[in-house]
Amino acid sequence: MALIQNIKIAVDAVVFGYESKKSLSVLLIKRGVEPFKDAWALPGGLVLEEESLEAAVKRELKEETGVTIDYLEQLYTFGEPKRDPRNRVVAVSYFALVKPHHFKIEASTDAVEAQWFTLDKLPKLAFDHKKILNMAKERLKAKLTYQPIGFDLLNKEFPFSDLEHLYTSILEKDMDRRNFRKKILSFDILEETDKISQKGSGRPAKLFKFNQKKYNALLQEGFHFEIKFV
Amino acid sequence: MALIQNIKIAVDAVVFGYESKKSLSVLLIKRGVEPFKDAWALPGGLVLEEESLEAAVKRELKEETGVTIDYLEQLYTFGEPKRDPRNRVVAVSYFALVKPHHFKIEASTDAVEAQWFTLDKLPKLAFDHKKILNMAKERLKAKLTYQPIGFDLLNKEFPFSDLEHLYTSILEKDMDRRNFRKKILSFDILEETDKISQKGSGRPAKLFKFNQKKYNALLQEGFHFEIKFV
DNA sequence: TGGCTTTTCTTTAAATTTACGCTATGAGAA
DNA sequence: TTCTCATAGCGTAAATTTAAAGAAAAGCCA
Repeated sequence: MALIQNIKIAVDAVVFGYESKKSLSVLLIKRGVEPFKDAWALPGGLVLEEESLEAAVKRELKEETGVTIDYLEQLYTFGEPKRDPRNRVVAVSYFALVKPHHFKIEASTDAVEAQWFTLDKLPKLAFDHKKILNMAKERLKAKLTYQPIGFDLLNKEFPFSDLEHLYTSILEKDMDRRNFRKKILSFDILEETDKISQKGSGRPAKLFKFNQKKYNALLQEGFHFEIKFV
Repeated sequence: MALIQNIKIAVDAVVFGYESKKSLSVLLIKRGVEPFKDAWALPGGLVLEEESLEAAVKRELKEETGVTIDYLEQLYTFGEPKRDPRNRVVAVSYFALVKPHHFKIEASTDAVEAQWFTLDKLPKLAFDHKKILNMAKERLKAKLTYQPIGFDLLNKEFPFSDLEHLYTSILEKDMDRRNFRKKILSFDILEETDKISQKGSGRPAKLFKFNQKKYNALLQEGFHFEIKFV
């Protein structure tokens, strides 16, 4: 089946960030070239000849936004012939999370404008990026319930209320705070620090941190992280 | 970032089939050309210029194996620079299931040899296809527990013991037969037919069928299919 | 000190899961 | 015919998990 194939391959990343007590945000860049010049789009670009897909995403993220990633996984590949109005481009999309202290956008080398948008105030997106973003959001929601992925959106040490707010705001459901706490603690994957949260009214909260090693060990024994939100 | 990109894009499919009381099988083809000439590989090939990725998989499956697919979803995209020893090829892999009555391999138009292999008697596979297959197997295992996907590996009407054997053999775990039945029936997504299984010794079994409409309706109401195998 | 807020520890009832005894049905053997 | 074997199918008690909520604890502030 010899044929001339002239399809380009690109990568795109949906990077989510979360700040304490705020809504979920996604990292976008303003396109400097046609098509969709000046429209907001997911960071990404064409894959280089000798570069793995994951390396390509990391490179593009660094070039375009300067943001450091805490979690990265492949999401889905979009390959409809007409998704790019010019050439045919197959886009391998990635799903990424950053912790709050990586939230800052550094000066990008390419002079591309990068910015965080909360999901409730999204601009129009270029190409089929809205679709990609929605898929990523679904992935995030699903993963929150069966993988301890929420910790990649929080600082190393966090009060329980942050974790709780993260879950309830992203899943748009709520659960009894006392039961949520009991459930998470029962997994025995959190470590209590001796630090105390400063801010806010009410009783100061202990800070916890996620114990990755313990989690890995438990996984070996067949442990299965799961939180049901009804 | 203008550059000359010369990466080809291909699709591959991991097609699983299951026959009553047997081990899980996967559909392979024998390669007729280099590289890996005469080695067994996943069916697939390069995507045509104007063709969607899914259309490409379907076309290749038809051309190479003649097998009719009952379930198809995207699996993962493999894009390491050296996965194909010649040119760089990014492969979008798909995960597919066929029901037993589609198990037959029809004469393929391309005169490619296609054959089913049970997973316990696999030949060496070309490229990184072993890795793809393993990922597909994990996907199948995972999906069995949270989506009613097993029915796509059974005939329209089946005895409960088939469903049970499907689960226990693929997940390599077992569950109390009576509780498994009770669990599945409690979902209320199966319909009892008035037919009776013929074969085998022991008490003849009622045949059931999966009610897709009912399942869809339940999904709307927030129902969540889940079977825990410990 | 008393009131306010949020954290943290407990208790209890309801629902679900797990373990397992026992009966039912048909085929073939005795 | 009656018995035995093999698998199908039903019911129930105990164990565990989940859901709901009472109440104490800790800091802040007036």
